[in-house]
Amino acid sequence: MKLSNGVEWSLHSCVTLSQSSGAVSAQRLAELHQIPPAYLAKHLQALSRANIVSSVHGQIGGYRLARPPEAISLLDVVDAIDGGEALYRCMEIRQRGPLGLAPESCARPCAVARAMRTAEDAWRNALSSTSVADLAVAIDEDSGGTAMADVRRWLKA
Amino acid sequence: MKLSNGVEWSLHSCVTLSQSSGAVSAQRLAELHQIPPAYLAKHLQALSRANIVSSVHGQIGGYRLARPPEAISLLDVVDAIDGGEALYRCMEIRQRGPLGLAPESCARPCAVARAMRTAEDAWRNALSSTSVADLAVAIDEDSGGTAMADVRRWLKA
DNA sequence: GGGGCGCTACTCGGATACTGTATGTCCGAGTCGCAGCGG
DNA sequence: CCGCTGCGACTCGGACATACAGTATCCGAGTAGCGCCCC
Repeated sequence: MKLSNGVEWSLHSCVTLSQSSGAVSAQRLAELHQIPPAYLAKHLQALSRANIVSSVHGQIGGYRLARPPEAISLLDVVDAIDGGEALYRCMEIRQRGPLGLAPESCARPCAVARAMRTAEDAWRNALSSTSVADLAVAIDEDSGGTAMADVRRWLKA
Repeated sequence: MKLSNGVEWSLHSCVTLSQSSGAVSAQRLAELHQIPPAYLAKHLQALSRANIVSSVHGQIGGYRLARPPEAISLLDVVDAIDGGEALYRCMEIRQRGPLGLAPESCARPCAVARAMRTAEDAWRNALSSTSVADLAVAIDEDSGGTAMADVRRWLKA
């Protein structure tokens, strides 16, 4: 089981967008990260549908963040790209077979599903506690404080 | 992104095995849960390779837990079935493109990868805090204390 | 009658097809900027 | 000289192929029990 690469690209793209005042085209974002432009565009569409970025058509069009970067969590992006469905989906096999339970006695989720759900909630909770703004700060600090300035400069060029 | 069904089947199978003193064949486990026998067998092989269950050949052969059920966590099973690889794998796109960093300045993992790793650790930690024995108790309590006894009876028949 | 041997039936194990999701790409719909024209 | 209009170029958006991982299956390898034969 692997998370889509689109998650990584989307997160880096969001960080980049957080440094831009204007709209940035998918073409240009793809150029910055050296990734297939059309495929990145597909993922940006998903972000647009999830109201994480807003798109603007036309010659000077592109994408911009729909909200302040502090208000966009990693969970928002992961759910937008991945569909927001649970990693573990209970097939209710407890209702099948010779010892199968009757559906009316299955009001509560299966104990296995509950445990998996609890773990997944821990994951989602951790994801939602970090924002795109936090990422930008962390990346900038890793570079000694030059990375985000470089991005802003490159965006203007 | 979806976790393999094999995880669900394996967990339920482990709970069943925890109620048996002898070995149980894949055929019989599949019958209990009404799932494809050959496919379940494939997953049981994975559990065997991970030393979660031990297999015994021969006419009265089958599988049994290799350790006490208290010593088998959900994480062990998930890793065995799924391969134990990280959900999020950093492609190091920070090293690419016009603003790409030099490899020597990438000793630490990317900030995005760190955040994703932290969340994943929370997930794995939650998974490792629940054991197969815990599951058996929870399932039994959900049924009012009859489920595990029914399983033991069915296994002997 | 007792012990050893061979057969059979049942098990696991890995190699082999098939299906669905993720990956990657393309062309059409829409919109804004700019140039040209008329007033 | 200023405003309007038409064109062009660039953008996003969804529909279309391809590659890989998950799903499902089968047949071969191995072992334990049982019956048979020999002593």
